[in-house]
Amino acid sequence: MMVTIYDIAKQAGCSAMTVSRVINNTGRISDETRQRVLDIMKEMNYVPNAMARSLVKQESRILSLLITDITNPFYTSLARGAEDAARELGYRLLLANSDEELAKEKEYIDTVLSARVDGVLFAPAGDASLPNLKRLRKQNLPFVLIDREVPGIECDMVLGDSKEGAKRLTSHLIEQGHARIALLGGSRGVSTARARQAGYEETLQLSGLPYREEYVAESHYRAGEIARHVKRLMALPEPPTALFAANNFLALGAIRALRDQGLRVPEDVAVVCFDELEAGFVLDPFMTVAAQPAYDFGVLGIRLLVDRIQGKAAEDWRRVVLPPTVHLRRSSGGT
Amino acid sequence: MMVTIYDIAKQAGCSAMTVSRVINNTGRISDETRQRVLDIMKEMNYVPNAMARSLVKQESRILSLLITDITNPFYTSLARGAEDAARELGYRLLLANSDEELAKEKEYIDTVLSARVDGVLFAPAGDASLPNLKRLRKQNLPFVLIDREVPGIECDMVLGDSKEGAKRLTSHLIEQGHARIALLGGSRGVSTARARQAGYEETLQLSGLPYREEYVAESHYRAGEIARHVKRLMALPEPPTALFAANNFLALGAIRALRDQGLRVPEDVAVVCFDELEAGFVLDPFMTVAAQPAYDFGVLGIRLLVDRIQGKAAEDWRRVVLPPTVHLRRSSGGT
DNA sequence: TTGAAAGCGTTACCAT
DNA sequence: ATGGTAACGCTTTCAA
Repeated sequence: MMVTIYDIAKQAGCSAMTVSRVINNTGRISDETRQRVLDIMKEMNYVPNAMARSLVKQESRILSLLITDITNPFYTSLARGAEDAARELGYRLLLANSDEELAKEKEYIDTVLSARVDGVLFAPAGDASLPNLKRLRKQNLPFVLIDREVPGIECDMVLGDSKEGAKRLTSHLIEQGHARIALLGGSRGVSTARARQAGYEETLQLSGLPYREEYVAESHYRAGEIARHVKRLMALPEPPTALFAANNFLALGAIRALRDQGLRVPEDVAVVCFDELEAGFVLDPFMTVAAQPAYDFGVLGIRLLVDRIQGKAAEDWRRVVLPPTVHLRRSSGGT
Repeated sequence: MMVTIYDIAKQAGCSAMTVSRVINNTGRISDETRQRVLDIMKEMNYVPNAMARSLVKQESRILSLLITDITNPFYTSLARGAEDAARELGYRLLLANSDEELAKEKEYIDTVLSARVDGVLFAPAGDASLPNLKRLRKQNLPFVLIDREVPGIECDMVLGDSKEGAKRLTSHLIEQGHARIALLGGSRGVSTARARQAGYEETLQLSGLPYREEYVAESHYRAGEIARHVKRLMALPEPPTALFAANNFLALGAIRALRDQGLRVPEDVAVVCFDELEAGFVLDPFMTVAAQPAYDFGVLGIRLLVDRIQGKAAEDWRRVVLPPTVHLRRSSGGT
């Protein structure tokens, strides 16, 4: 169907091997022959078959990036970083989206395994991703974890400093005079959610504030859940005066829920969150956040991965931690 | 290196062909043999090699989606639709991002061609994408255009109704009493930008309003450009009282620029735009927009593509047009 | 119900 | 400097 090196060889009056050598710039070839082959390749619109090549070379020069939410700006920035880094290193990037669903994640593992990609940059849905990662490990496919770690698996990873960020956001609220601070946390099955909660608790303790069970909510991203949590919190006898949302998605839901209840931010409730919000917030840079260097997550993740694939990595697993930057804005009364 | 059907065959005491038949559920095989093979496959952690299979079957069951901006919510929604539709139809989706750059687009063409994907869902950077599309056509690789059309190429496509949306937004501004309406348009090298400008002009004309050259700006997405355009517009002897931005990105830039000049929206200038803004705007559903059904763009695009690949499509090229929905909100004084 | 051989398009290896 | 042959892992075709 498509033009092959044999077709080229026939036209050029040489062997397929010679054509292959021209394509790969390998071995010695007379300038005359090279030019003739090149001309004919162009003329016949030759396109190399990457699958055939990968089959014999036992490498695809393709990396794969799995993210959990393609609509989250944190992950799209990360994807851009990964893309740029992969390109620079001579790899293609296959992008996929698990939607935080374990089933899709598993399906994806099958895909990359049978596609014989050279490595995977992996943002796990949560601790429950362990079997999926073990599958990669068993098949000897190099991978790097990004954003979240998974207990039970040792590997290279690029993480944010969730605990530190949470501490700083919580401290900030305390400095603003808040003593009743609620946590709208993510699932405890996700490492970042746990770390953010830990930072919150520790800061309360260090400041001599009580830890109140009823001020802590755990969200599993189900419909209407955030609104229910917020409603419960604000209906407490002593409702919180400030809210720490563990990520941008939760913050959005929380603010919407507060608004629906006629509460103003920050006048009635101060709100801070982890992760930057969408670019559109330039219209109204409103939220106090702990922003993470998402693009760099992608770049460094790919670099670790490629080092590992090419055997340039140290034997020990590497753990890169990128600190967040806190931006004080109106939502916390910070500006 | 990895387990092959020959390894399985040896263990199972049968031929590779038998293993192949078990994997593909093809031909007749005794239940006993089948079970034995299945057991051994599991035991040995067999993973089929998709490249080897594609090489002989001459199809990859992979489709490719090219978008021009992975950070734009229009395209990420579209990508989700495409992903879901592809999955449903038994295809994998390879996602790529051209960043509106022709060079990346060209590079991408090479990739999909040599990867031997079965088809491409293509959001072109603009009219200048023509040679890239011709390349696909020459290689007989099925493709479907989404969002933008490209003069000079006939193919299946899924488009929005840019002209109609522009008319309705412009009419709305006129109904609000505006007579001096500026257009912040996209590049004239992009079909949607032209159609939106046409809708704008036509509506002015039908309403008996003059078309003023100085009220029209064309943006090529260069740094600082939007701010300069807005500054020029607002410095005119008779500055516009309303602004129609041809897409969400331009609208964001425009509003920021207006704010920097101390102008309020909508009190000093009304603003409307094409495309919905980020989800984060739930915090402040502020902008009057012509929203497009982005997810459906993806779904329908993939369906057209697969029909074409599988030979189920009519001979004639199909052109699906999805109408926008106008949401009246505060930015235009609409609510 | 099962198997042997050929071939998909390429590169590695050994010749010449 | 160039070519022949085998191999990558699989499916198709034909035969038993």
